[in-house]
Amino acid sequence: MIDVKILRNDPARVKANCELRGDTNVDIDQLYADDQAYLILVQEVDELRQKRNELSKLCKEHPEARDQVKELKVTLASKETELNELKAKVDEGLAWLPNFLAPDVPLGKDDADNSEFKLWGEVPTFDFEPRDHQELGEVLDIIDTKRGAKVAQSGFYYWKGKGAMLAQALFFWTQQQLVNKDYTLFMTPCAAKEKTLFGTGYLPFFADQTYSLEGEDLSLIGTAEQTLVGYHGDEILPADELPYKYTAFTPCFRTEAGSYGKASRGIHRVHQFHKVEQIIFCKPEESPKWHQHCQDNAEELFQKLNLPYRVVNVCVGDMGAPGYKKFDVEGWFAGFGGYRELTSNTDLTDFQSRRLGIRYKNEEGKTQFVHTVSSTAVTDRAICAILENNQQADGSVIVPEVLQPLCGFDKIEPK
RNA sequence: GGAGAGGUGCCGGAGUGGUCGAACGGGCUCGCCUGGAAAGCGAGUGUGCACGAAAGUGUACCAAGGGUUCAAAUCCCUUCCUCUCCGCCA
Repeated sequence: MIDVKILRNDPARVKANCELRGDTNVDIDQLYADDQAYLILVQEVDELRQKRNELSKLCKEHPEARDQVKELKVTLASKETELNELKAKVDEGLAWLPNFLAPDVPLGKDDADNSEFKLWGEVPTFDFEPRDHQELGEVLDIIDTKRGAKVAQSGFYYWKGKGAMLAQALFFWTQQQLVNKDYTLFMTPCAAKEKTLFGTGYLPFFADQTYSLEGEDLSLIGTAEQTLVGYHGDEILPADELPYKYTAFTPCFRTEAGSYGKASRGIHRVHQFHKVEQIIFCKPEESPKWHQHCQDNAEELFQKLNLPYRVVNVCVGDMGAPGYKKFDVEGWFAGFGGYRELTSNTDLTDFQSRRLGIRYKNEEGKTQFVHTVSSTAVTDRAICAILENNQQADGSVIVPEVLQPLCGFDKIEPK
């Protein structure tokens, strides 16, 4: 959510931002007008209330004033109703406004327009036709999508045997790495209520992506970002403790409505995946720094795993409404023969904190919204990249060195 | 799932119809005191919104929503949540 005062003082700026985003369904002129009407009505209502309160105090000594108050209350009631309706309308509009954009966000409409600005590692070469992770998963008997579909639904899958071991090792290792960098590790609920999803910006923008539980005010989380950021909702954080650096490993549930046929081979796009997330709560002026910090962490992980990658500055059209600035790390997938998204790292500025009421007291003692940064550390996709890049002619896969001690093996062989 | 208790400010905890945004205590901030600190003393200390250059004024908020009343933290109804005990259980 953006500050309504920006809309009041500079509606043109809000309008320009929405046009740039191109994905808003809010009529800014109407919203501005509604808000102006709201301001007038607030004053009117406040004055009526004042009058009512004053008269009411007289009633003890002058019972005849009671009739006047009763009369006043009728007018007041209808104005209050009008006020509430207007407020709800304005709030609805505000809820749909996207965040502002960093000045260096590239223009463009989809991921093809993201701008690459960093390349790391050497793309592996093979003297055989490399297989993709789907095929390797079958050959090695470590990914079972068939039974995932039988037991749950198409889009769910099992990690099995050494694959499951490798996955657990990767996730645990990643958490260790972050804890060593002073992150606080969490295990969070895997469900959250609407308020939390709204507050983190997943509602209303990604409503069709969430699994909600029937008959409950609960949805399965799409990411630990929801539960980790929501953790501090309605709190005033002690300034001298910032930044808070949090991490958690959770499953992530997404309906992926409307994405069928979109690069769907293998387990690249699924209903349930697993992720280690980094979340930062910081002072507003420091969010660029912590955004970069999260970026460095993610890249360091891939370097240690020896996964070639590139980093792109995500363009306007490929960035969600809550984002201010976003970098994606795209890893090399030898079987796929190209770079595919591994992680996303977003500076959300005060978009979430304003919705959730997460503040701190600044140097002048003024309460102010913190900034949040939300950044993937690793997901299952990293395992897929490992499989594709580390494969041998016989189909076996070499486990990255850093994970070998945790796995207890250095190679996964065909069964 | 069964039985009971309760939800008030940063925390503890009063308050059962007007003088309550809220006693009292703790904490915290500032000042005095001190060589320094502790103790002690004094003052201050909620949030949103509107108006205002500011000081400030008004308004709303005592879990949420509704009702009674001229007037509600206080009475009534509904919902939610938390805690304790019992049962079941990873």
